[in-house]
Amino acid sequence: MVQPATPKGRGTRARIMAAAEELFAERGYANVRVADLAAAAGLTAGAFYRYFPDKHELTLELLRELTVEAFEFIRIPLEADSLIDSVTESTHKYFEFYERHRALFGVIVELSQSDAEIAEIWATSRRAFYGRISGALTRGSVAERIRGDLNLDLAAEMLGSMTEFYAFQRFVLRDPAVAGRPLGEASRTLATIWLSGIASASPSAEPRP
Amino acid sequence: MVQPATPKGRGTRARIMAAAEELFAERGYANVRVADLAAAAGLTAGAFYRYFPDKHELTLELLRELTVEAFEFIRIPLEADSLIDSVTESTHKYFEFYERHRALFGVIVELSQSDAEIAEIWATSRRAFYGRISGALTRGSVAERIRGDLNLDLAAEMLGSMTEFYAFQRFVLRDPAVAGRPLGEASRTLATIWLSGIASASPSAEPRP
Amino acid sequence: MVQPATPKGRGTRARIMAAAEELFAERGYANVRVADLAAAAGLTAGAFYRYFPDKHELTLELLRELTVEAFEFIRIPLEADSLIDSVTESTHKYFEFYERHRALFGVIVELSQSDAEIAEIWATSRRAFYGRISGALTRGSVAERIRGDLNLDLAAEMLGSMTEFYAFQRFVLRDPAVAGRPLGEASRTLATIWLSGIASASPSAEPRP
Amino acid sequence: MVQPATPKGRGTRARIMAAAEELFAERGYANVRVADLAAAAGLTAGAFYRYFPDKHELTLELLRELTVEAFEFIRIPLEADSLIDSVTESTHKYFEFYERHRALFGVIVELSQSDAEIAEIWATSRRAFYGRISGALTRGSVAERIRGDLNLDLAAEMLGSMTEFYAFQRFVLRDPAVAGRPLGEASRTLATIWLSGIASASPSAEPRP
DNA sequence: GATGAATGAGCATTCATTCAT
DNA sequence: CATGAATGAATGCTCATTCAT
Repeated sequence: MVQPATPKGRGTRARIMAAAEELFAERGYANVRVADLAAAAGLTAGAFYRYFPDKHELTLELLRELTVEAFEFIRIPLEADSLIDSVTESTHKYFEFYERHRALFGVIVELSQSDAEIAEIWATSRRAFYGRISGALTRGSVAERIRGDLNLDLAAEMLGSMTEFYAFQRFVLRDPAVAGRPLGEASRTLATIWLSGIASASPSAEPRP
Repeated sequence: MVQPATPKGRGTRARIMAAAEELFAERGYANVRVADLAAAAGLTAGAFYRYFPDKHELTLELLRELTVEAFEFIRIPLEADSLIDSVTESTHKYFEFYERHRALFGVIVELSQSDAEIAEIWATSRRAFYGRISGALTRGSVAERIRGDLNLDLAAEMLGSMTEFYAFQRFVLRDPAVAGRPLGEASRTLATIWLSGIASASPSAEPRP
Repeated sequence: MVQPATPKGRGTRARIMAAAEELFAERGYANVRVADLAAAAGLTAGAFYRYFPDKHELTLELLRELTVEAFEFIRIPLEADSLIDSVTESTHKYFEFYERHRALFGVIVELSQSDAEIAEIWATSRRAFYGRISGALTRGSVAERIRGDLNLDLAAEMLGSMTEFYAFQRFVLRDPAVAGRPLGEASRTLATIWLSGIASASPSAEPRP
Repeated sequence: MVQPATPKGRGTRARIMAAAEELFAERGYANVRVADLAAAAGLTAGAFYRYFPDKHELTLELLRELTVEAFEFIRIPLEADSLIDSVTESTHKYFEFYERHRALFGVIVELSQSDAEIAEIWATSRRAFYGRISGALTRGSVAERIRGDLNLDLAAEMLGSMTEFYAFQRFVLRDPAVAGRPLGEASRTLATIWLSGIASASPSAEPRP
């Protein structure tokens, strides 16, 4: 079940993964059969097992790829001198990333309650995101502009929650009431609220007009 | 499939519903069989069908009850003169409500991607929550203390998102990194960040110390 | 499971039997549940078993009554001196009898292939009918008017078959192509064809050896 | 659920159909489970569904084949110049056909009361048979030899009824009292009675000795 | 006599997975 | 590498039947 030897085999494997992402997005994980995945990749069900030991392992494989990309994301620092722009842009990029992989985020949400392994992957990734944010808040010049009565870890969790759920609603649930707005406005509003919310009262913490 | 005629029957029906909430919380919707539900209520599988046509209908019944309670919740107004306390308390109560029914919120999240009916129930309820918040923001004395550069509907969606996902993480996923904190702190921090985040820059909008 | 003691009980039992005949006619035996029978008699399923040990026994009970009536029928002799009228009338009466109990004839047909007991009841009754006919043919003045090249038992079976299947088509299957005709025409045509068919070519020629 | 791709698959499908015909003949439709059919074809129950969506559809498939054969049958004309031989032979062939497919005729009879689709198939086929007969009676030289007081459609229905029920009794119910006779005698007697029965009184209408 | 509750066996159907070709 | 066939375990659901009240 290692990487296929021939280029053709590698192509087939990639097609299965692409088909999975597509079908999961359309119908959710539980409503996709191995036979559907295989058919969407131009195969019969039996052939699927030449590439993945089972549906669950294929899913983990997809999530592993997703995680790699997510962690690259996390490595991008938040710029202290123009925090509002930096957070806005970072949020915006995250939204785009989320949208691109909405199928997988959907799968994560669908399965985390019953699949400990997936729950763990998600938890790890969330913690990394939160850590990145709270890290930025405690470093250098930023720290002094933040109100003293807040638990920064908690504040980071709140930002993360707001971001993640807004994205879920918009890209996975595709709630039209939410999805109708320009995405840029959402990113900026989110960043604005949160940054203003954690800033100390002095005018210097105000976001730029 | 109507209401049971005898007290015994009503008790059995209630036991099935209670068992469902318990088992859904433990294992998630997909991993609970009709036979499990029946057994947890002290019955054989066949008897289940005297009370509900199938697992899905039982779930809708539970969600209907949940919705009723949620809408009572929404009717409680946010007090304009002590917004921070009012939002804190309201958030806190919502967290308690969410925890009490964490199984059902988990089911909603698990199924919304594949079950249009449940997705609709959730969307309706979310919209009502958001409307309640944005309604409070546009009324009377509150309105003038809010920064002018925000879309209030969007701001309301952000508060709702933050609240809902924080609760989901804490009560459904039971992420220990999040669940360890005093709940009161979470409620207050959430309310504080958001209210400060939407307030206009004048000192009068600042939360009380 | 004997006859109920009270008049009320006897009434209930009769109602169940009437309901069975009605429901069997509507939907066929296999599509009628014990609960349906009970409900149609104004009872719950449990109460059914106070009157009959099971659905099969109820059916046999109905068929026993039918058989009694059928045998009374068979006892009526065919009049030799006006055979055509006699056969016509007898056929007509049989058609009326069949229509009145079309539900039970339907049940007999539906179950005879898989229920040996019912098959036996039917076979016995058919034999009696055929015997009555062939008996009439071999008696006295009739015999000499019948062609000599026929097996009379076989001729009797043919008459019986024609009668029974025509009735089945018309009253059980309710084939509109068949049911549209005046019943009297059918009775007379059937009798005419058959009697002419078995008659010797001229009154004097070819008496039976 | 299309035609199987390999010879092995086609063989399996054919084996299921053969097994069905055999088991239906033995026990009747209602007493045959999908698992029985599969087992009789050397399969597990699950494999059945690769070939047919359910037992009912398999049955319709069998009946479709039967209908095709029946309609070939109907196309054979009845020869006017030796009507008695022609009808005898035709009847005889029909009996052989009926015997060969006695299982399916049994299923038709068992299900027609509760299955409208099957009832319709049967009705159509009966009408075709009757039409063939009455058609022969109204054509050319035959017409003038038939008594004027008969409704020919009705006469055709009578012949059909006699034929069908005699066959049913003999080949499906396997009534020993009926089945003991030489089949040739039955065919000839049936044809003789009916043809003599519908003939006008002139000697020319008499069947040949 | 009747009810409503509960049982338990029976059966259909789905689907991940294996395997010979 | 891929197919088509087959397995077998799960699981949902129905319904005749029993029983306490």
